[in-house]
Amino acid sequence: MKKIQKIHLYEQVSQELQNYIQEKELKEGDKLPSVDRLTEMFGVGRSSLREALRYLEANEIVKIENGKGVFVKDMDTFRFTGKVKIEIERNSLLSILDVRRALEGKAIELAARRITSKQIKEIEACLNEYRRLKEGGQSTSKIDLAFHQLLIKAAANPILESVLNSFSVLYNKFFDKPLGNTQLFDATYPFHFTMFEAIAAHDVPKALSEFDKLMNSLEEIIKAYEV
Amino acid sequence: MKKIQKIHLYEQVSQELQNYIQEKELKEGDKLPSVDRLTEMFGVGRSSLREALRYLEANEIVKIENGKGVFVKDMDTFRFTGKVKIEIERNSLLSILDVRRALEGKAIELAARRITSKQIKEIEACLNEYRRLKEGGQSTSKIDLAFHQLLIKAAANPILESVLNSFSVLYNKFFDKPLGNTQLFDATYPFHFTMFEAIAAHDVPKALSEFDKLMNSLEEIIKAYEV
DNA sequence: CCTGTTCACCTATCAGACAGGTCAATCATA
DNA sequence: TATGATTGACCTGTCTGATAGGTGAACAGG
Repeated sequence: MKKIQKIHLYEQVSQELQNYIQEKELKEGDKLPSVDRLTEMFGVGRSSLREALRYLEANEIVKIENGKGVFVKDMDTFRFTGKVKIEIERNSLLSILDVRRALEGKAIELAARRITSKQIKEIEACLNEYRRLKEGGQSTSKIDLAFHQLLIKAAANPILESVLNSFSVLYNKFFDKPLGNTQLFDATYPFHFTMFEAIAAHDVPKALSEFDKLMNSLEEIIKAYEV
Repeated sequence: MKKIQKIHLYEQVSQELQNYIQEKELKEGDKLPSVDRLTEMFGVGRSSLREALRYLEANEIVKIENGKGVFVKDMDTFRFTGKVKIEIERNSLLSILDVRRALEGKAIELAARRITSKQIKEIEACLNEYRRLKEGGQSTSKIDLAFHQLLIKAAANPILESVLNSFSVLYNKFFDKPLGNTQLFDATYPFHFTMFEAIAAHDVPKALSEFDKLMNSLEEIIKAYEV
């Protein structure tokens, strides 16, 4: 039994449009024919065509600009996507943590190697602010995020940065809920400073071992967390 | 001067729809009101609404089924996306390689810890096939991919697997072109076996050091590659 | 040279109409 | 009674004509 599946018009059209772009070798910013012409070319109605365009726009293949036309988006920009089904439970959290270990660990290794004195000063300022907020009993979630982002920047690897940034959304989303922010930040607080010192001193092994301690303390929290 | 930007109707509608889903706490598979009702609810025309739906469908938030209605997709499935602008040049390749080091290195560490005897046999079979193809002078790109995927599976971390899989698309896309497949596979060939042996023996440090050698040889190739 | 008008060309959005998919209740028949 | 066809309510799919409004170039007047 073969599964017969209807192919929606808008889907065919979006396929054809992509072929069109490929065949004509259109590059970023090139203009596609107007909607009216495209409906003639493909022999479909305006609505189907517009749905196809909207679909492609959502997938960042084209950009529709009012009054101007439809334009090709940068094809050299590579988009990676992935989906992860997650229930909030110990194993998922531990799995996420492992990925963070891998990614951010590498970032810290690179940062310890490549950090500039200017970046060191920036992070120092950030940590001072961190301390100030902490001692004032205020929320440290934003400043914590800023700290880690500065570190990632210091790693000077744009691809790692991109992967890590998109991953951190996942990370924050699933760590905020079960484990309170306070708990998280309290446990990791001291390691921020020791780790930074090692990075500033370009001491790669020390930085990594401090990062490991930080992660270990998170792991402890998760393991102690009862579902 | 503030940049005034028009918010398209379809965009507002798609926002509202997402709010609607959140507020009503709709879960996977739940049905949304029909298009006609939604047009009434939001006071917009059919086409705007359909474009909004198509947009959400492209973003995997809803699924439109002909004759049935519009359904919510799994909201617990987290989608991470990122984009990377890349020119094919040494630095980009090295940056990509660093990310692979981080991600696949972690996978190998976990695999060496958790691999089962069944998985060991599978990978053994894979490597035998690898050797056969290699000696027969045939293309080893597919079998190489299969090998790495089996290793990743053995790491038993679904999130790492997902991130790594989406990343490997990027990886392959940008490594195939400048550096010939043959060159790539020749250099890394021997390490596949030594690394596997270490993993099968649950020898984590050895596995990692073999992986490091493999990555180093890739790095050499890239560095020797003249733009 | 600068400025405002006009016009051709586009996209944005709506409303109405018809085609066709889906499902369940209903009804006819063996 | 059981089975299978029919019908009708409820959807989405698609087309079309109309109107509104954004954009930029050409053009005319100061």
